[in-house]
Amino acid sequence: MKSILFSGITEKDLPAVLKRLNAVESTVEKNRIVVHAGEKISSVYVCIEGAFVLETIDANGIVSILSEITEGGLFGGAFVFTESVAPADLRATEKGKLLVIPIESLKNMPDGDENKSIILYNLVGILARKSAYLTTKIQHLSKRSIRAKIISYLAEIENRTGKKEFTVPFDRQGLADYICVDRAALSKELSKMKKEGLIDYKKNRFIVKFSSKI
Amino acid sequence: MKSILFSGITEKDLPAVLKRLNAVESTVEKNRIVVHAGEKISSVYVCIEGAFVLETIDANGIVSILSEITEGGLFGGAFVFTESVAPADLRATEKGKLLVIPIESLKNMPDGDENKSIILYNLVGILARKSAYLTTKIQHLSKRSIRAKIISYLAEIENRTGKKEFTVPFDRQGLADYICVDRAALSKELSKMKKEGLIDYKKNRFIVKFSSKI
DNA sequence: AAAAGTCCGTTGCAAATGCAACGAAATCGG
DNA sequence: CCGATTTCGTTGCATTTGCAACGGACTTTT
Repeated sequence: MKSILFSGITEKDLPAVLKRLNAVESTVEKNRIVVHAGEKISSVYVCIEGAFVLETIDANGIVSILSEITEGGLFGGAFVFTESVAPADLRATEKGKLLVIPIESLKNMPDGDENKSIILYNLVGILARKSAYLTTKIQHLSKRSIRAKIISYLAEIENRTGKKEFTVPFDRQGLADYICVDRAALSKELSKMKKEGLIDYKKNRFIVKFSSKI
Repeated sequence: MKSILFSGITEKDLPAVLKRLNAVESTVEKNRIVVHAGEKISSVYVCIEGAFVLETIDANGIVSILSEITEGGLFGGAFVFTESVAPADLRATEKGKLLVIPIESLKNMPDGDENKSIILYNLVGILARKSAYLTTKIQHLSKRSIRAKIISYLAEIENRTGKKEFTVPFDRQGLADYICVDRAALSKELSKMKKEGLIDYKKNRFIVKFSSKI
């Protein structure tokens, strides 16, 4: 349990805090949809193990991935501060574990409790970074061609990690859903870019060869 | 000055608070770029009058509008909690006024000050709503065709306002930049949709005729 | 009122994209 | 180890989109 949500809380305190929060650990099978789009959110979900995506499926069956949530990540943070419904399904892409924390319990912690302040403070940081994350994603989607979307996506990873070789957290279909294009068209463009020497890849491991100062 | 950033602060206190924050009012001409993409953000900007957009311009001159900021809205809230650089230009789309608040001053308010708590609390709410706003925008951009993007955009406005007739805050080029498509293609699709009786419009005033429960 | 500038719809065309389908490769389950 | 399933690249084709250009309507300026 090293989610940034709890950073600053001592290891000694953590169990008691979790208990006070009525936090429940829950194991989820692959492809299980934990929260359905449109549902009212009454808990915060922290990913302890495995990987999740937030995704929508439209009337034609087109899937769009809003964001990935990996170990330590969480879903529902914004709903602590504004009531609303889930904008997308929360789905486990592999078997994993979630920590489920009722928002009410969070709010009901005594205001004097130092650990409440810590958690809320952490939550705000998470929100601010999420805002940056979404902004970045919009910049990928704003590109007019598949190639430009791919470059935007890969360049962002390179700039963030400082590495020209990395593994993306999606399989091909997932990547297509993430940058919101057709999988076949994505594959086509990727191999064209490989032929041109712009990138190299095998499965979900990529090597960026273009220059990509953002 | 009725920005939600200050909601909860009495009208009597406000001038003193603003002074303590070293807030400066600034008049900006149309098309003036207040903050350039890539700049380090050291202030929060509150729109007092006029209208602004956050937009990026890529190497090919393609403009993408990230979000609009109207009266009472603000830019830079996230940077109070995480250091970072501007993801886009902040440009005045018409003559307007901004309140510029140095982030340092905000942080330096004494922790005991009730008004500091109020402002930070408001800021968190703003962040949470911004996250929802960006999520909605991503859902528009995730659509694969121009028509689907248009419908997603108009339907969201209808659902939010509860009205089938409304004015959108963009001219045609602005709307195209907002949903990230070519202006000519947008015009083409809009008139096709008008012919089919799905929508009606004149300038930036639209009437939605399709059923649009989201 | 004329002139200059902006906004917007339309058109033709080349290029990009989505879609459906297929088969090879990789992975999984027993 | 083998069969079943999933993943992925490829292809052909219909459709959509972007792009460049033009002219009319409307606004603003002089």
